[in-house]
Amino acid sequence: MTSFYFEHQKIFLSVDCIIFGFDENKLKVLIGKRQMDPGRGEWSLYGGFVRTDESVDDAALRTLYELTGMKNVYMRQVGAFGSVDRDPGERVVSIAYYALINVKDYDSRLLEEHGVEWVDIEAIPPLYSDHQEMVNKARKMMREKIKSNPVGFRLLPQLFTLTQLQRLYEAVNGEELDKRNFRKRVKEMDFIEKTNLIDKISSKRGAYLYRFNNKAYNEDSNFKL
Amino acid sequence: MTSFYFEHQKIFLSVDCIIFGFDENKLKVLIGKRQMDPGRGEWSLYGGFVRTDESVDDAALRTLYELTGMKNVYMRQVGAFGSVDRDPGERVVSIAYYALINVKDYDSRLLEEHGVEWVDIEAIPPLYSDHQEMVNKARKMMREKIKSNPVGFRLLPQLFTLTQLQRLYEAVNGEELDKRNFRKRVKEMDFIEKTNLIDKISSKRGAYLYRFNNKAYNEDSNFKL
DNA sequence: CCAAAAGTGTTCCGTCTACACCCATGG
DNA sequence: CCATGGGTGTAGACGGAACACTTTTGG
Repeated sequence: MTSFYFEHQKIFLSVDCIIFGFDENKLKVLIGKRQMDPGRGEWSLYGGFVRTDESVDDAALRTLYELTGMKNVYMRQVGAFGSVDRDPGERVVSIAYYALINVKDYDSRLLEEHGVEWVDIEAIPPLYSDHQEMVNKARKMMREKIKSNPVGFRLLPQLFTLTQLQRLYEAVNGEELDKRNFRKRVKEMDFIEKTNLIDKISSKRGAYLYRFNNKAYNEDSNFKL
Repeated sequence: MTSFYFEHQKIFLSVDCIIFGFDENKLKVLIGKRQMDPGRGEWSLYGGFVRTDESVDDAALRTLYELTGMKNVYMRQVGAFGSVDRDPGERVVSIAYYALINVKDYDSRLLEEHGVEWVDIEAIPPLYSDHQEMVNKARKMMREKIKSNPVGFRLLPQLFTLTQLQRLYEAVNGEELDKRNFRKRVKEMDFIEKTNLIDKISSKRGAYLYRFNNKAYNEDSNFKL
């Protein structure tokens, strides 16, 4: 009965992670130089192979965990990349995922340990195989997502200023936004809460810190930025 | 050097097709009863396995061709479905694709031959494995796509009436649209061309037939419906 | 003659956009 | 005292939504 399958061929399946971060008012991606053949020394996304005893989603989470030590990270599938020759060594089909993390939560010692670094998404060096395509598609999906879902907060610290939030949206959209219009929109979303705390790092006058209240969001999920 | 790969496991990779059609003012999907184990007799999407010598996209096109005899069909990837137990027989990861075809172009003898039929998307019977999930995601993606890309015409004959076009959008969106507003929008798109021909089948008075002019669209790609 | 589908404009309302000045403070 | 970033409101433009009646003709 299961002989049905054995007319067919098995294929290596991998996952590749587009890990987005936000730092110095720039959208960044975590990439490293490949430490294995084929493609040794080329800039590349971080990836791994899918095991037979885990789902593809789990493989992506595990791979991210290996690299960052983080769990409960926002990850979404970008899609399958399946050209015959995309991997020069073997036939490997890869499922790309993007992840959103707060750069400050990521122990920077792990960066060196894994030989990866944050690179401005506008200045990515040539990447291995089809990884640039993956990044492009991931960015496009993320840009759409962030408009109507409060996922951008995952790229920021728990407490953030409105200017930080605006800079994030500017980096993602690749264009400047009007400060007053932006703040007007924020003000209409009650789940973006003003705290009494003031950030004095980035300005002399100081700026109020805000917080995303997830519980309040679940009650009134009207998000639009 | 390539020994790097052989620590890892290969997996069966398949493609599944969500084939959309439009008929009797309803959005339909092509499904059939599985003729093989596991899941024999259950309603299912049409699919096939990915070969090592073809890209995943090509596998989807080939599978669609096997079923319909059609080439140059609009197909887009929906995503990878990779739960461990999604296939009861073996570990199989499947990449779903949706396709848009004009029902009238499809030789209905082939329907019987392959044991598939058009089913109203609002009345799909329980489907094998995770196929309903695939349909849901495909429909969502298609609904977004059709708003800003002129792909809906692939579900219609070359010549169509504005009412047909409107019914298509109503079926996809699942809600009725205002006739005057709809026509106003159509009128602003010069690449939706009025012909001199009149359709007398669907009304006594007769309705002008329209045509999508792809060349004109390429010069002014402002589509919004 | 009537049922059934085709065709046609205007008004209103809400949303988005553009835009400029004062404030607080550290150095 | 001044450079730097923080913070605030309004008016006009634009786009989307609501809405009803006349036309044609096959049966």
